[in-house]
Amino acid sequence: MSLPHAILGVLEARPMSGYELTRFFDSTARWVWTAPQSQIYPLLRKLEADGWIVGEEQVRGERLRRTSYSLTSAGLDELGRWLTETYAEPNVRDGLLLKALFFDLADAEGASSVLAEHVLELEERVSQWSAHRVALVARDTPLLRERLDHRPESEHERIALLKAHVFEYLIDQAELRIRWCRDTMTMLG
Amino acid sequence: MSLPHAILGVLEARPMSGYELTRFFDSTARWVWTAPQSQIYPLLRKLEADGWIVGEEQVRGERLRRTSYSLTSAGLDELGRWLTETYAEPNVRDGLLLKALFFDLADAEGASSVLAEHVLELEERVSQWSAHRVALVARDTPLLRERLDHRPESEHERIALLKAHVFEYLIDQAELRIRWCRDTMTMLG
DNA sequence: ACATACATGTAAATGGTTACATGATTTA
DNA sequence: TAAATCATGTAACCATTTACATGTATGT
Repeated sequence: MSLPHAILGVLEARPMSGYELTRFFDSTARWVWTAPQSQIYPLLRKLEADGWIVGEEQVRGERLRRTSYSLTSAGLDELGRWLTETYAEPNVRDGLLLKALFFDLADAEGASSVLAEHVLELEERVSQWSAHRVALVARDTPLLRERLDHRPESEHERIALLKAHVFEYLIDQAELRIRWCRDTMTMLG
Repeated sequence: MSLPHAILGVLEARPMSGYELTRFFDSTARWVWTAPQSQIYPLLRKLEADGWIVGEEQVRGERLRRTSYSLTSAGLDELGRWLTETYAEPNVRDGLLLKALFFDLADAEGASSVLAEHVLELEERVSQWSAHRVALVARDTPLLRERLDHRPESEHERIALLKAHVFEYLIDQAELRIRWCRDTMTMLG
């Protein structure tokens, strides 16, 4: 649903091939939006058909080609349109909360260890988000640098801080969840 | 993925027909997990085939039948197993954060109004969650009362508080998000 | 008599995940 | 020369959403 626009947003920084996008959505972008390769390649062809991106065939080596896609001005317009379009919050669908709702029917030990494992997973994420947030504030991520290269310097600080603020939310939200898990563990006794 | 177990958990309170479950997942349960009718009916037949629930045909009026499903002891076991099974946190996929990540490319007015509308939606949810939380603490929801009826009284308080605590999380998390939206609006200028 | 609620079903489409498949190029 | 990385593709499956379809019972 949002993947097409996620791709447009990434390509605004610089042109990329399907392979590069796949790696990006599996590494850095993974912390905000993920997509497997099988979703990316067909979508790139669709976005090109819509005129929002253009692919340029590049020759590497003897017979290895790769297609580098760049954002068109129609694509940038579409991105701007989508950004100000009303956001419809999806229905809540949180598997952990669903379990917690029935924890009184479970063995307390088992329920506690589900929460403990979850806390570890969240702490892992927090540390990666924190590192990325610091890098954004320092304007020290490869993609952000390429992005800022074609934007006026007067806007650089605002752009970096807006992006870093997104990661601040991810961190705060995970920390709230960690506290909640610990409280629940206490209640389970 | 979690819907089968959500249904088992609901049926632990009391037997219900597909129609009742549909209404429940569209009203009260909506605030934790939603499911449309088209998902529920086929799933009930599957859960019965698995032996986790049993349907009892009831005759209402002349030729109107309805099937009331109740949890079997195998179903209760399966619910217990699922509750203590490791929870795998799904990938982050938050459409609002994705927009926010690119808000520097959008008209500031438009971006702000997306956030303002979102705040209204969240406030709406908070008020419904709060009401439900209060009802749970007071042990004053129809389903909770039926649930407590077949549980020892010594456990009643713990059960009610555990459930209410889930709603506390939903509320706190939405309030954090509201604050973040407001901060972002300030940053947009 | 008409509208609303009760009751159950199917079909089509979308979005996402996992797995399979193929082959070239680079690096150890 | 073997393993890792580059590069692109398809197929099958699962969960979810939206829409269509049908008929009965009840309350106004």
